[in-house]
Amino acid sequence: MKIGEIADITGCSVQTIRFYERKGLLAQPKRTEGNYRIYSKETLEQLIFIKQCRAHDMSIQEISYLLESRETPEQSCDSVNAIINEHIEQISAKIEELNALKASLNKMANSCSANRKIKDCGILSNLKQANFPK
Amino acid sequence: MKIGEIADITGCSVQTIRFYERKGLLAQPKRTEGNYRIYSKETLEQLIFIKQCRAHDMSIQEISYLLESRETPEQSCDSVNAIINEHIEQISAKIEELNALKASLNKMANSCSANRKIKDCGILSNLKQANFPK
DNA sequence: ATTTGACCCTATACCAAGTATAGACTTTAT
DNA sequence: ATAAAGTCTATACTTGGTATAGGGTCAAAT
Repeated sequence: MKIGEIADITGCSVQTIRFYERKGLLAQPKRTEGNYRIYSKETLEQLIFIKQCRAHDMSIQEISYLLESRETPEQSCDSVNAIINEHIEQISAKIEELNALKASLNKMANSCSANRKIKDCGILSNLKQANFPK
Repeated sequence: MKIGEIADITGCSVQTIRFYERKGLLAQPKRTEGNYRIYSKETLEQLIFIKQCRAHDMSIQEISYLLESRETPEQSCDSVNAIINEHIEQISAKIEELNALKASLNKMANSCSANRKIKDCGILSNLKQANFPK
């Protein structure tokens, strides 16, 4: 398969696939005589794996580690579980952060009614206030 | 005030302040004879405003717009309200997305119990599955 | 008077995770 | 034979900064 084909199948762009190669997530593929990359079914499956990981917002480093661990199938998968759990923690923290942000923004939005002038805007006056922790 | 002072007061780094200047959020300040930036109380307040906006995850473009609108104090603040409401929408959407991600990751985590081998890992087997929309 | 240290200056490179472009080459279709 | 589509490499750009190199300035201590 050529790069455009696996791009179509996976929904990754051609550039993204070459980018993953540069980042070491995909091995250097064989080339045709005309220097075109040719991919095996295995590489396609690996790209699908990568896409799934990215869809779950894992970093390239995290994905690298997961791909690496697949090469030692007899070892314990505890470290895989650990990565996922840590990742869930990160996402939970981000959700908390965004909820707090949203609450603060909603409060601001409520502090300004329609038909006000810029100089009387409740939102802008809120944003002027320094609230440094300490 | 010199740049280090307003950095200390606001908690922005010196580089970040120069970065905001390059991006047009802060005007080019006066300089001393030795070419040091000197800031007024007004600029300090503007930097505090910017910091508040960034703390609410607004983009530099959004902040630019808010700063601009402050220059026409007699005009309606409808557009300011619109920016904030749109921003709240963006954050809400992100929260939704992360909640869905978290649910999917938790499901994966539950699919793998302790003491398994890599080749039997429930998480890795989940990640192999392509689920393309269409 | 000089030297040390803290601060400041510009310019440039780097980060993540791609995206976009230019300019050339290869393959496919007409 | 030629045009269109696909591919190649290399490079620049995105966001919101951070880090570094290599220099200049300023105040205090020696």
